[in-house]
Amino acid sequence: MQEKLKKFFSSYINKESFFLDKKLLTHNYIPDKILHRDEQIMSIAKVLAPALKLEQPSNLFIYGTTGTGKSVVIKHIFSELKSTNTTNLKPVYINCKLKKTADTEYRMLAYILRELNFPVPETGLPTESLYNKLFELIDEKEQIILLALDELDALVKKIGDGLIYNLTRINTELKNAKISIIGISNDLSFTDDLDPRVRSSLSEEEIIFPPYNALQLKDILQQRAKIALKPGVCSEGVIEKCAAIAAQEQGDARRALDLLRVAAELAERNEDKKITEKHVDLAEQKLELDRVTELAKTQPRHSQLTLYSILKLFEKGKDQILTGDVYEVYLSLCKRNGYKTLTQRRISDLISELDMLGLISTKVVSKGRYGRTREIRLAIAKKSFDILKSTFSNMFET
DNA sequence: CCTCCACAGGAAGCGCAGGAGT
DNA sequence: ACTCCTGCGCTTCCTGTGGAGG
Repeated sequence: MQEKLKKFFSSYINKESFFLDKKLLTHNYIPDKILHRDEQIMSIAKVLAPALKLEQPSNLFIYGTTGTGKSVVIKHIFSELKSTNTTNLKPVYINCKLKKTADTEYRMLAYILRELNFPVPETGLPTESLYNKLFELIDEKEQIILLALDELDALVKKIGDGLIYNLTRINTELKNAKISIIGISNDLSFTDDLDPRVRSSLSEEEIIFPPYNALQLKDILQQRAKIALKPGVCSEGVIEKCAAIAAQEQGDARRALDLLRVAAELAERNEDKKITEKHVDLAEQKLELDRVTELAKTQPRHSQLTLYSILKLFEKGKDQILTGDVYEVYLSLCKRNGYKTLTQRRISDLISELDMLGLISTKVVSKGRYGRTREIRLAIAKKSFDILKSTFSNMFET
């Protein structure tokens, strides 16, 4: 047995990897050349260019679905700006969706302050004082702050538009410095919820990122594959297939890269000679599975119990699962496992959270005489369902 | 046409943890 | 040590509502 293990490890080390540099196939990597986004890059550059002369650029609103290159383009432009002028121009990029980082007003301000080299505690201070601090800090000298708020829709959905409103108001009071806000969103409809004043000031300029089509995705993949994979390891049609799948799903480049990377990993692990279309299929399954299990595992306990309740009901073959049913199962599940039960109101919120995570899909329906409730359906593949269910049944008494 | 179910989902507020100022 | 502030998870109480059955 140990001999076998030794052999395995040594062959593993000596085995030729498919990758030259795996990092280049992740979405954290920002390529030097961004394909098929010239138009958008130039438009943004035109809007932001006045900053180089210390004139305040217009606020900018960028819209496009996931994986259309919004973040990459902004990061790219920011790093270019940083290399041209560092003293009076301060680009700050914030992803509002990062939990525990920038998902509340306080944390957002704290994050901005930290970016400006002014550390603040995670909690404890009145939010008001953070505004004052920010104001002082920025107005110290003549400068332009470029504030890119990625996934802005998530933030607004959670805490409203007060923060943006305050930021734009600060602007009018600043003497030396100016703030320009670049809002990035993958949901256009969210501007409906904004205060009209906020909306109009935020979208002084608007730029739309259209989804990539299959051909463009293919270009992007080829560009990356060239530097990330060894030549000749991809079979005919692999890149095309990744591109086609991703193109079907809203032209998401991130997805395309994930597919290719995981397909390569699977092929390598399986000691196959080449990456084939079959590996892409497997990669698609694996990505879904990983996403779902990771999501489910990191949920707080009562969310897990709620999800498990839904899984159990689903397994029983119920065609329509309602909030009340879920709550009943949840109660008995809690009882058997010795957990304190939460109220139905709370469970209702947990259900909509699970919905937002994309694990289930819910629809509010009216059943006339029999009330108004949510109809819950699972939004995961069969295989993920099985694995989730067995994970949970190991965690909890059933 | 009216009723009334079974919830949705808003509002307020509570208790806790955790940091700052004093 | 004490007070004041925050976010967060949660409860309590509440008003709102689409449509089947009367």
